[in-house]
Amino acid sequence: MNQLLRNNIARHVSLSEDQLQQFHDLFEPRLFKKKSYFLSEGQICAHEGFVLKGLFRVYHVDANGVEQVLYFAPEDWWIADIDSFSNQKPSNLFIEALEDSEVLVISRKNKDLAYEHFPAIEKLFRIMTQKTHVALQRRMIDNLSKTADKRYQDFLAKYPDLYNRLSNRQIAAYLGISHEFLSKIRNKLAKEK
Amino acid sequence: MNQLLRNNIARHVSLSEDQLQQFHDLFEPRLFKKKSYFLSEGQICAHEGFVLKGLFRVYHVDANGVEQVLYFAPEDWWIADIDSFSNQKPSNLFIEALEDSEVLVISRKNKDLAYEHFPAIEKLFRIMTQKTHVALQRRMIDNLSKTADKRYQDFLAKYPDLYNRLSNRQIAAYLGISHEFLSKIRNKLAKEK
DNA sequence: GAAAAACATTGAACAAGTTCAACAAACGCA
DNA sequence: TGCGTTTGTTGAACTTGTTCAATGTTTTTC
Repeated sequence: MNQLLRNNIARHVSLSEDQLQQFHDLFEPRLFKKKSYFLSEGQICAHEGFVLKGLFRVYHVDANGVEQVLYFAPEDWWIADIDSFSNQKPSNLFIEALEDSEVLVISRKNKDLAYEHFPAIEKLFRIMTQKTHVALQRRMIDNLSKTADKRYQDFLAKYPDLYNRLSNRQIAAYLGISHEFLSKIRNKLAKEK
Repeated sequence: MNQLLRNNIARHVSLSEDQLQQFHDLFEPRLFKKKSYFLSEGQICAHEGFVLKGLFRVYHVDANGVEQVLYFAPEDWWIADIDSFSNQKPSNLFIEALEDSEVLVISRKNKDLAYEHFPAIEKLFRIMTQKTHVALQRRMIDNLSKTADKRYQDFLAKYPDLYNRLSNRQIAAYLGISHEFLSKIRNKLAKEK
């Protein structure tokens, strides 16, 4: 049983050692090289993944070819296009490895098995989805009410470890601004110090 | 058993008539006059509500006093501050009735009872939270990639019934723009026709 | 270790959206 | 019916952020 996954689960629900092991056995490990894709637009998301090592970006490409990053997923995060995975329909998202990564993946069929046999797993994913939803609501509010400058500083404060692992272009795509403008913000902030 | 609630549930999971009735019995009806609050900032969200009639707005007020609308909840929608309700902590949202409204409310205690006794209810709320999360992701992407003009037109197309029930100020707060700018957009669109 | 590709910076012109102020229209209510 | 409050409109000046193009720097890749 993987420790990172065990702790991730234990943070939300309590499961017996036996159930944890059975749930764990429904996953299989998989490696993703940097720049390879966990999921591409048009594909049906066949697996949900738990990141053991590495870093992914989950993003959308709009009609003009501009990328919007929904979130970054380093170690201890889950990756999937929920809509595509749940409803078995083509995804409109990309999930790309930004570093060589290790992931525990579970298929749709095995996840349904888990839901069927372990009510606590159903609860686990209800609670996790609620938390990510609350976080997204907060981000929505921030995007509507704060300036890019402030959002950048908040991002640095919230994800200090990611700062060194991401290019400024990626951060700009997360903040919803052009990378040139982010460069100007950085310049301005540097001068202020 | 209320028909609207029955259909809302049946859209996501299947429950026996008996279970539906037992779940339904955990709710109590409540009336909200126009301009009264289902929830105010600082309060702990004690109930989750299912709107039978009327219309609510769920919004946040930022440091400058500017309101950001997270969503509007007409008939057949659920209202709550998930974060406050789940974790019993003070809310930072307001939920206000924009029309005289009727709501079925369920307390935190009764909802826990439902989760405990009916696994299908746990599944129901997992699925509903997933759907609202997917919808919010889409809105996030739209806000990052589309112009206010386009977002306004999308809003009208998506919620044609709400258009007549909301002031332009409310719609502007949902779109994340000033009401003056919305007025200019409307003027421009009217001229184009 | 060199060439190519991706990334970061800067400036100038531009577009999108805000703010403030003034006024008109509609609504709620006594 | 009328009076006060909220809502909608418009214009001018302003701020925030974009686009494009040029230049230098760092990373990849073979």
